Amino acid sequence: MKSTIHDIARMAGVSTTTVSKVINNKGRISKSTRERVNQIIEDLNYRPNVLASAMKGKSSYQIAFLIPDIDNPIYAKYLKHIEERGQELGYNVVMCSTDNDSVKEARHISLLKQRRVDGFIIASKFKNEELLKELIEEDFPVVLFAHERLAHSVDSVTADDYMGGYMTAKYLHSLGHRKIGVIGEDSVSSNERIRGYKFALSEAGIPVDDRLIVVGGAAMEDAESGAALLLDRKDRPSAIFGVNDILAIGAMRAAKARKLRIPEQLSVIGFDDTQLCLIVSPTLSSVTMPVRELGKHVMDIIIGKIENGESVKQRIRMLPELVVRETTGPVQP
Amino acid sequence: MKSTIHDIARMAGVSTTTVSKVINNKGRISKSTRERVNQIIEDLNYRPNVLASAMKGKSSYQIAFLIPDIDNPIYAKYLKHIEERGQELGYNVVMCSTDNDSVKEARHISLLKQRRVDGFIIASKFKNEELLKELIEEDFPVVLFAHERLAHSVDSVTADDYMGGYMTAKYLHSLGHRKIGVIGEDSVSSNERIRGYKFALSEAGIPVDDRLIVVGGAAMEDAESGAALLLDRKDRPSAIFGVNDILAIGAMRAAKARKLRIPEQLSVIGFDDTQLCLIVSPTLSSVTMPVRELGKHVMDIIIGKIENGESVKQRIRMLPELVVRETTGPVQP
DNA sequence: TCAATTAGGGAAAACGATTGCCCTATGTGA
DNA sequence: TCACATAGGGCAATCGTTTTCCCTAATTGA
Repeated sequence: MKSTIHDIARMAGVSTTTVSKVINNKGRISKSTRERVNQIIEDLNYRPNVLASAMKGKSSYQIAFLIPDIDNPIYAKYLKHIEERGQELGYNVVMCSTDNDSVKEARHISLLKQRRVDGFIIASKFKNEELLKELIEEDFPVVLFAHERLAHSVDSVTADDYMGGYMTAKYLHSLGHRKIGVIGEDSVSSNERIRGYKFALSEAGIPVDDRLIVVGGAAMEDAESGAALLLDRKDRPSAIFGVNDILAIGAMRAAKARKLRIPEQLSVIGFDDTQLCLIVSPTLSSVTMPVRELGKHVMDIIIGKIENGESVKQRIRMLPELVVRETTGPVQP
Repeated sequence: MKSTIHDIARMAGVSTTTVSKVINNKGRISKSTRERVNQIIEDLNYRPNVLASAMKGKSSYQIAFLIPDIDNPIYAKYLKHIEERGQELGYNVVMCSTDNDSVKEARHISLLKQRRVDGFIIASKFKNEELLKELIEEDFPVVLFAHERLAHSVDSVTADDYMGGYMTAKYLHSLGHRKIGVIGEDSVSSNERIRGYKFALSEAGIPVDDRLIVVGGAAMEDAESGAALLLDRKDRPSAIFGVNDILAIGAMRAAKARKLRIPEQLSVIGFDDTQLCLIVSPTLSSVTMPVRELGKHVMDIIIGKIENGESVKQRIRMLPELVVRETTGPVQP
């Protein structure tokens, strides 16, 4: 049977008040009492009941992490690092899939609030703007992860998607590519990456051709059919930028189905640098984000809000880096 | 501000007892009172505070899912389906990585118990036998997922690994392969799969050659070096069975590095049927498990134990199925 | 008509911790 | 020696539910 604060108090011959004070380092307790109590706590391996203390308004040491879909391994990677940092700081992470469904988002958030989670980390593709606004207004600890909402005053931790898109396009341009297709999806990150891509092109004096940009679903198959459109055109692009690895791999499949050699006839580059990059062949060039650091930051920020009520908002944007592998090469005449 | 049971009681002109009875369908309440209370509950969108009711011994509607390492996408897949079923039944899933570290396992379990999670789902590769025994002895709801412990009287839900290994080897044998290498890892599932493989061989009258079986780490690189050992031998195997997809893909890489054509010169088959199979090329043959059903079962069992105290132990083993793709073919003379 | 049921509902004690306030020694300075 | 400060610690209320009794009025049966 789990022991309670009463057991400790009884054994130490003090009141529960005293035990509580020892545990929380509050009030005035003599050294000898403190040591005696601590000794007993240790002997009995006592830990305060989190439910009870959460009820008294203390934190529940639980943070919810909302993700749209764990099928994309980048979310598993996020989860891994966020959970890791949580563990270090004594917090548990409750993962919830929202399936890109704004009704589910609402249901989850309501349930989780009722469960007194201390805060929310919301990953990209969150749909329910209204809900987000509510959370922010009632000053509930929320941090966006891997996306930003410029219209809201809310903390966020992301890789610089715009910069990533810019770097990617610039890199492909430096290899001589002039017609660069894009496979995107419907998300803020995707849009940012594409915006960066456009800027790089116009900076290089290349007019942006919207017909080269295909925005569709998030599945590999969507990308495959999207890329097919691009590749079947007479003036097909010499390179394709997938706004994430899965989409890029979809494009690779479309290319392979057409017997196009990668990278000789078509360069392909992804984004996120998931383990998938090393698994496809040729290995996929991509853009890597410092996921571990991002995870650490987001946890530190949200815990700062929870424990110290820090209210200064911040947007952390870490720079991504290009990882050149085998799918990208100079354009062939 | 969240409303409490007192608010409801006040507004309905009844006591909190009555409200509680309405909510939990207990005691005798007149129809009119019941309806009035329910109406107010609905109007205020009231939900009982889970912490408070969990403190009174009711369930916390939280189940912990312990996994060794989310880097293998099969765990993400498990998580996805378990969480999905949990959602349907009103339970949240707390995911915890144990990193294959038995100290972490112990720390997590202690923390989670203190948090009053209702039960544990423990995924394969759990190390701390002692801890497991304790949990079982104190009758804490535990179900093993994707592995069994024959020595303990504990529920489990798994795919039939033995059968999977058997089917795999038999299939390769039917393609004419006689020297079939294995890349395994240190886990119960792996051992079972290998046992099935051995049985298939001996059934076919082929002596088991232990030098063909390499057991190493769980990373792709481990498999790559393991496979290298097999492939650099004069009498190299004509097929390699990776006990999971990652290991199989490691073997593919080793083969590619040696310019061996797959499947002409070497057949490769994996296990788990993760999305990786479709991403490598040639696409990887594998063994698929009904993950969705497994996830549903494990949740239903553990919730049955939690809510109804069901104590009959069961071991559910669902049959896996072969998925033939491009990496396996008849042996070439 | 009267005792025994029953229907409907309430009071109050938990669950395990936290905390504002209070109390009693002892120490301190003048 | 006396008034007062301080150190050390306890009482009891509280968080939001659940649950065990208990009570009252109405109904029932004979």
